[in-house]
Amino acid sequence: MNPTAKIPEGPASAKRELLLDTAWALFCQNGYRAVGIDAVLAKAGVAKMTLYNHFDSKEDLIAAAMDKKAAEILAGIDQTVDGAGRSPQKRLLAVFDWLEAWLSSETFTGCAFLKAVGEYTAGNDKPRRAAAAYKQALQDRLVTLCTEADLKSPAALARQLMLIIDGATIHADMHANPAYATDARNMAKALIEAAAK
Amino acid sequence: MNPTAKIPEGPASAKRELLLDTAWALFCQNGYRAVGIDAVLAKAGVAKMTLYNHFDSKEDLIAAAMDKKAAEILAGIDQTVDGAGRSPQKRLLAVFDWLEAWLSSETFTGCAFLKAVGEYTAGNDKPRRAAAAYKQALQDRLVTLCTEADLKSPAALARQLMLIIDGATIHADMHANPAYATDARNMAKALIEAAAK
DNA sequence: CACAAAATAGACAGGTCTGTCTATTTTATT
DNA sequence: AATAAAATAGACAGACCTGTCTATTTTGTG
Repeated sequence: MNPTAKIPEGPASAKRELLLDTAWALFCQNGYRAVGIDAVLAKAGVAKMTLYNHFDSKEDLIAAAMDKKAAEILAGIDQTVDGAGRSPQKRLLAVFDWLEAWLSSETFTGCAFLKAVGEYTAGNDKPRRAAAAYKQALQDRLVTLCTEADLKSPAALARQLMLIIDGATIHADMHANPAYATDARNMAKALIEAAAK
Repeated sequence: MNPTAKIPEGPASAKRELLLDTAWALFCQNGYRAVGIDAVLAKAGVAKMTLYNHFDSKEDLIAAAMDKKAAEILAGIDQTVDGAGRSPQKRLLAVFDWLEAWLSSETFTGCAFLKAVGEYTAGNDKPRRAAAAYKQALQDRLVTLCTEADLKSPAALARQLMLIIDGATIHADMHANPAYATDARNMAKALIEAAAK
């Protein structure tokens, strides 16, 4: 009845969220094509028609799960940054604290966004676009942090930091070794120092 | 009859090589699980039993194709490095010439080794191990080049350069933009200068 | 309670996948 | 030309996949 909430609970029903979270967990562990719809449904304890009432297709489910997690992850990064105080440089480096914590976590299985880029290659597929959007959003935050830290060429520096972050992420996964986060942080520090005005 | 060649042409038959090259091309374009054996056979014009006489399974074919391409790619890198003259720093930076040429090539579709890491996650699968072996071989070359250039902490620097290379590779693929090679080279230059004794 | 929306189980179609088998033909070597 | 090895076409099994359909039950709300 409330005109400001035409969609009472909208697309955010409990089952829908459960499917999104369950699917994400399985996709992270095993990849997208390797995980069938039935595996998601079995783990979530949800009927198939419920899934197809909420999503048009598997690719839609994948993209929706990516979008949801992207928002959550970005919120977590923002929180880490905000918890790092007011020093702009510390705030920027806090992103690498977040990275280290992630790569070191027991449940780390690589970056599902990067995996989506590898599995969906046609160029226009939804999962690929969702991945690019998330990475771009993170890069935008880095640009802001670099600007606030009064560093030279904030846009170029942010791009470089992204390369470092994703390089470390993929190597930590490939070699099952979280220590790459340290390399990433050291490189970031060096680049930031070199970019100080 | 020649006792030095017990296996006349050994595992390297023409059909086998054709399958390896055809499979690699398709896997690069579309990913591993997305490409069926039948697609490889159709494109190669080879019968299914020929494939299964040469390889135990699809995963075996994948790993063999990766190993073959790894050797070819590493040979190409070595050649680029050798063509860069005698200056140790130039030889090291030649790796980034190779990277730029690759990311800029028309046929670039990302790194199939990194994609294998994303698609085969159990930890002990052959494709994943083949990918790690290739990346390690490249890293070993970087260690040698860093050492020859008399740089500080050659092992750590080589790891960092690997992060940059793979980060740039994945971003060039994700955003369909080869310009990330320039970022990679700039970072490498800065790191190398900072590591000069 | 009554009614509408959401979710359920389970069968089903149509397609794809890997890997095997057989009977035949091509290729290469002696 | 004879013989052995390699490759062929094509059917086949058995499994898995996405997505649809139906009839029933649960859930939530006025």
